[in-house]
Amino acid sequence: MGRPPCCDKVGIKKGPWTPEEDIILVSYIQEHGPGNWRSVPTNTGLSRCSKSCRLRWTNYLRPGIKRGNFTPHEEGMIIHLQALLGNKWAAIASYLPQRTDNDIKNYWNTHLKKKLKKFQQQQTGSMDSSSHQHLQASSKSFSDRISSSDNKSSTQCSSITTSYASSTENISRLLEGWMRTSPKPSSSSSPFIIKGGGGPSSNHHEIDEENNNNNNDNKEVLLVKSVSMPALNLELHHHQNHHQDFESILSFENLNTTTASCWDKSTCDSMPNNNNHKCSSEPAAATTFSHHHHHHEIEEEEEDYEDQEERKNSKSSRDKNNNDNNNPPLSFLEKWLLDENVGHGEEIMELSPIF
DNA sequence: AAATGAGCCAACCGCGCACAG
DNA sequence: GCTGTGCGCGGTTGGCTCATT
Repeated sequence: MGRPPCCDKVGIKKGPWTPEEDIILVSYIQEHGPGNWRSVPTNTGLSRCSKSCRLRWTNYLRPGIKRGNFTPHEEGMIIHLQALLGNKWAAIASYLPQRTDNDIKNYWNTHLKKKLKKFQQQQTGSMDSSSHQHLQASSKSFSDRISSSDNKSSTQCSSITTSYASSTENISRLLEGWMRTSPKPSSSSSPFIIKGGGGPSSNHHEIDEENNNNNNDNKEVLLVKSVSMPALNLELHHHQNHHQDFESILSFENLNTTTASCWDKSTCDSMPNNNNHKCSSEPAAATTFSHHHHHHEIEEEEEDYEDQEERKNSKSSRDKNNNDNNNPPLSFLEKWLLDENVGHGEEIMELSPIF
């Protein structure tokens, strides 16, 4: 009652996001924190529906998102968790803090489902493939193989240290790509002034690809000046500065108290080990969780999904469990995580080598 | 070089739940 | 208690890229 409709569907822009839109959104969230998505399009002037803004933020722009190849550990976890939880991508994503549910879902649908199927076909001839237990067994076996192959490859790949692909980098890459590929700055209506840059490109693949291969110093100066967003007034001089500047944009220190509290709520809710008790306003906290806590949550999730009724009460039980310091008994998944992925939690949070 | 198909992924759609009024 | 809205989630799709013919 009294609330305006979510989006009027009139004049709502669809399709890929442009770097301008990304920057507007990021700068807005930097100022106000995520959440209250309803007001985001209005306050930013973005011709996007609130849902689209939220999705863009959670799936692409929010800090802590790792993009690119999935590590064998991640694969193994996804396979296990999928077998355990089913297509509960959000739940699965909660164990892979740097991955979004959308990413995991896509990866499952495009890679793992096929791999698993193939593996199952190889493994079983007569067994009933529809059996859930068999599926679990196959998944376990399959991820075992992945894990062991990772053990081999991890040493091999250990030198290939993957950088922490935060959204900061995503955006700076975006901008960089934009600068390099775009023909001209857009019209004066654009809140940005781009020197030596080009037009917007929404092709993130291309940008990422380009920038991954691009170590040349970009001498061009990107002056991003926000008209509607006074907080965003950046002068990006070159590659490295992009990162620094965006780090600064996105840094939690830059969030005011209100923002930080919003962040805590919204980000922590959407963040993996989302645990209000553990959530801190520091980014490091978002990417650090204790083994104990991790185990706790896994156990908890298992319980939740074994008992269908628990779903509705999962939130309250989560809170309850989070306050409970008793160690739960090791579950199947938990054991796997402990036994086969020693330091798994840390590894997830750290920068896993891309295989 | 052009055509075609497959793979991939960002984004959209629709549903359900929680909550405010 | 009812209704409408915000938000989160899972399924699906549009469109781009790349490989193959």
